[in-house]
Amino acid sequence: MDAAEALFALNGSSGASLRAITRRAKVNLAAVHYHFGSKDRLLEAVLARRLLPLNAERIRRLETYQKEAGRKKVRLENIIEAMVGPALRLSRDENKRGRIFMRLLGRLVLEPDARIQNLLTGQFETVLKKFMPSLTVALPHLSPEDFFWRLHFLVGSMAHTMADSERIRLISGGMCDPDDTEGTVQCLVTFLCGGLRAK
Amino acid sequence: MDAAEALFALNGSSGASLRAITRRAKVNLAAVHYHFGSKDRLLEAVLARRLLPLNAERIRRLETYQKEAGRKKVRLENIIEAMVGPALRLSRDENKRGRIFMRLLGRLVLEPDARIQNLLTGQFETVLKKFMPSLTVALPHLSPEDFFWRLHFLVGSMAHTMADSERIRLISGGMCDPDDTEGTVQCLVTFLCGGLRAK
DNA sequence: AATTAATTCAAACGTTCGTTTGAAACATTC
DNA sequence: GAATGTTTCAAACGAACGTTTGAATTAATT
Repeated sequence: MDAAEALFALNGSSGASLRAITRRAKVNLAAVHYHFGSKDRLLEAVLARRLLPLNAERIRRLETYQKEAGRKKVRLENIIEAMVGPALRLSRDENKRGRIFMRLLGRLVLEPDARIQNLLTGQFETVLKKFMPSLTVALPHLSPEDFFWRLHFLVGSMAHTMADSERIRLISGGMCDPDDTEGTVQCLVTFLCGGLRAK
Repeated sequence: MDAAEALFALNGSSGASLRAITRRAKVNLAAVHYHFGSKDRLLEAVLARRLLPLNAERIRRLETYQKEAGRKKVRLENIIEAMVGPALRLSRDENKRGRIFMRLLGRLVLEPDARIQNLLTGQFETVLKKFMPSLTVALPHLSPEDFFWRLHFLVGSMAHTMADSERIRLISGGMCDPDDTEGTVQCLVTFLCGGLRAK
């Protein structure tokens, strides 16, 4: 699964061949079909392995902030941190695994395959449902329409930051360091809260 | 090229076969190699066809705003509109061509192929060079590091909004209409300016 | 009208693809 | 330790891939 994750991320789901994956994993070609059934199901397994814990962590973190706040409204900064923090930390974990996974995720968002789309949308909606109440309270000035649009923009910034960690280094002329995870989280949360609060 | 654009966008550069492309275009399989030389060069041609005019339009628009402002600083809203407006309008043009192209662009951002990366980064840097002076004047409170990070987040929101126009409809339960181009531009510019100005 | 150049076409090239197969190797159970 | 169940392996399957070829067709030039 590590090999599959890496090659799917690098070359896309159609660009990565089972032969390349099994060669990298040092296992037999037929092993994929024995353990997973098909190439598609291997991809699904790779996704589920990281996506389920990630979203659980997001929700756990939000609930912590909600408990802290008691009856008062949760600070927008905290809500957003619960949303993007775990994902960004995963995308920058010590062994490059998380980074690779996020790149894969970024690719799959635009994949037309219905199975994948349902998996991704379903996962996101689960998270969103938990975040909605706190978010609407924190952003009372937004119409429902604007609310969803800004959420959409948020997802874009977040996904782009997680999926592509080296471009920023290039564009900034080495000034920005994507490996400074907490700095990046801070910077992203500030930007997103500013955008969400804008009138 | 229309057929290639559509199938590259839908299935990725490795997922779209020349056989499928030529079948859709109702031309012979060998025509691609006769006119373009290879599959890669076809992709490059598809990109250049829309990217060059798009970036020219961005710069033209910025220069208009700069002339309007005279010696005064250009409003941030105008700078951002010049950056994202032309792209978003292309991504929502009457015939679905632009939408398709943007989806392709979204896919290629994460493609590892060096030729493609250089093409995209080069194009973006050309645009950025023109925008930098006005942007730094409009955002004097940002350190160079923060400046580039926020630019990075901006690109993410923009790319996501252009590449994936139907997800927002789904997530918002039909409340948001991605076909309302000018409304979307307005909404995106407000969000981005809020994020860029945040302290 | 004859000649030359440009384009289209069907067929084939050698690779690589996802998947299947059946025997070999290993692990577990009685 | 024989029997059973599980996992690995090399080999092959047909299909689809990007690319090449050379003849047929069309267009342009003389």
